[in-house]
Amino acid sequence: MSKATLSPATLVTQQDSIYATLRQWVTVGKFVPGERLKIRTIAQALGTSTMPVRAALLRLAAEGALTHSPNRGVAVPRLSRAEFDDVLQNRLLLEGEAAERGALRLNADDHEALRGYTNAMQQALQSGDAKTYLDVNELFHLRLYRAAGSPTLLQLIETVWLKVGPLSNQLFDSNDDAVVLNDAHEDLMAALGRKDASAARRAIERDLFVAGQFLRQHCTA
Amino acid sequence: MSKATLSPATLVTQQDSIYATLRQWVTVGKFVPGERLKIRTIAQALGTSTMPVRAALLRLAAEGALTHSPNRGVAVPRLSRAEFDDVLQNRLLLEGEAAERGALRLNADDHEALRGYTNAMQQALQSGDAKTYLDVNELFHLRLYRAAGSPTLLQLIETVWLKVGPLSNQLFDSNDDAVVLNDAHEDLMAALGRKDASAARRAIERDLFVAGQFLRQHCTA
DNA sequence: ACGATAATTTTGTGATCACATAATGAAGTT
DNA sequence: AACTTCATTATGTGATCACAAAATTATCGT
Repeated sequence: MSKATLSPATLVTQQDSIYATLRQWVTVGKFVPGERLKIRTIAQALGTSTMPVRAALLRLAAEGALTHSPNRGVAVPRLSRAEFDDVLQNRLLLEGEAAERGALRLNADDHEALRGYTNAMQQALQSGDAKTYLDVNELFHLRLYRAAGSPTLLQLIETVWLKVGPLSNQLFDSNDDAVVLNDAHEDLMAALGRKDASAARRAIERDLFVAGQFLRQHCTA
Repeated sequence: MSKATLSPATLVTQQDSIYATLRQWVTVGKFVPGERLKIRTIAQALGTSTMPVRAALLRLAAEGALTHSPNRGVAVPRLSRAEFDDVLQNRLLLEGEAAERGALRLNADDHEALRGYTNAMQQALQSGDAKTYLDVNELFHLRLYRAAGSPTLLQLIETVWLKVGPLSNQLFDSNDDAVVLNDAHEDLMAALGRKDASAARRAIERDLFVAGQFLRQHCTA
């Protein structure tokens, strides 16, 4: 879980760098739900052998980002509305907890970084730059949750993130009703400023919930 | 995550059955913490090629049951006391939630099964059969948590279980102070009987906490 | 005799091939 | 024309080999 997201350094082994690439491709929505990822095709596209691609795909599947069927390879899972609600419910549980713990442990550097992220998100929203908004949004949440000081909790959150990753990046494809999203962030920043842990939890829960209402429409089944 | 624990049916592909075997070996404590699992050795022990063993090991590592270092293979992680406490804290969060949700959704069959499990555990404790006690204990918790009706939550719980699996099976190695463990189960059964969700949560939390005090001693670092 | 350094062995990783199974398309029947 | 059946292709899986890096052992110098 850690290697790809943490280290910007050179990934020594091929299967690691391919894993990072594929993970990016999956979360960014390069593949449509239901599409199966063929080993030879990807290997050819990356100019490598099939071996490291096999390892990377198996790893993604083991982490829950892809589904693996015997003798049928791996594919991008298509979330039903029920499955999405289930994931969302657990995101509320995990990320709410992380926000509550993180609110109490934020230091000055963290506050500064979070403030910078919110400004960048505001700016990205006004210029309609969806991709950077989503990227910075992820950085924002990651910074807050990391401050909670629980590596296990962080791993669990990343696990559920992978499940809704492909959907999240469809948020800005259709319409631009995303301006309301940032309201919860303002509340959250205010709560963090006065170290109000339970208010931070509620703000995160509201943020995830309202964003979920938009994402929910994009579920396939 | 699901395949190995759910289907007792024949595992079609070799890497799946080898995965199931290795997972069993790891959780049962066949390997000591820090020991590295060599591909060729395991392949020879199982009478197969290295290929499916590689896949199985990578999967275990991706799920967090083993640690993977580039060019150094996979090894059984050695939990420090701080890491163990972190995992335990998140087990309290996840399993407490699962118990609370499960308490409200248990049907008659579930109640009967849980009662049967508790009897089997009592019996196993008196006869000093540690292995069956642990096995039935896992079945008990699994049945309760599955009743919560959240596949995602169940997957997250199994993720954290894998981290403490090797330790749990050392519980009965040293001393026989394990008789106290079943007290919380009695409270839990009573709470489930009257559909008291919050009491069920507290009982589970107490169960995990007291068991954690014993497990904690076996941490390496 | 101890520590650093170099040679050797071990082991993970990547590449290629062979095979089994599933997906695809064609042909034949009702 | 729609459905079944069969042949063909495509694709995942398992096996083997070649290479690179690490762990281990041996050797040398002090």
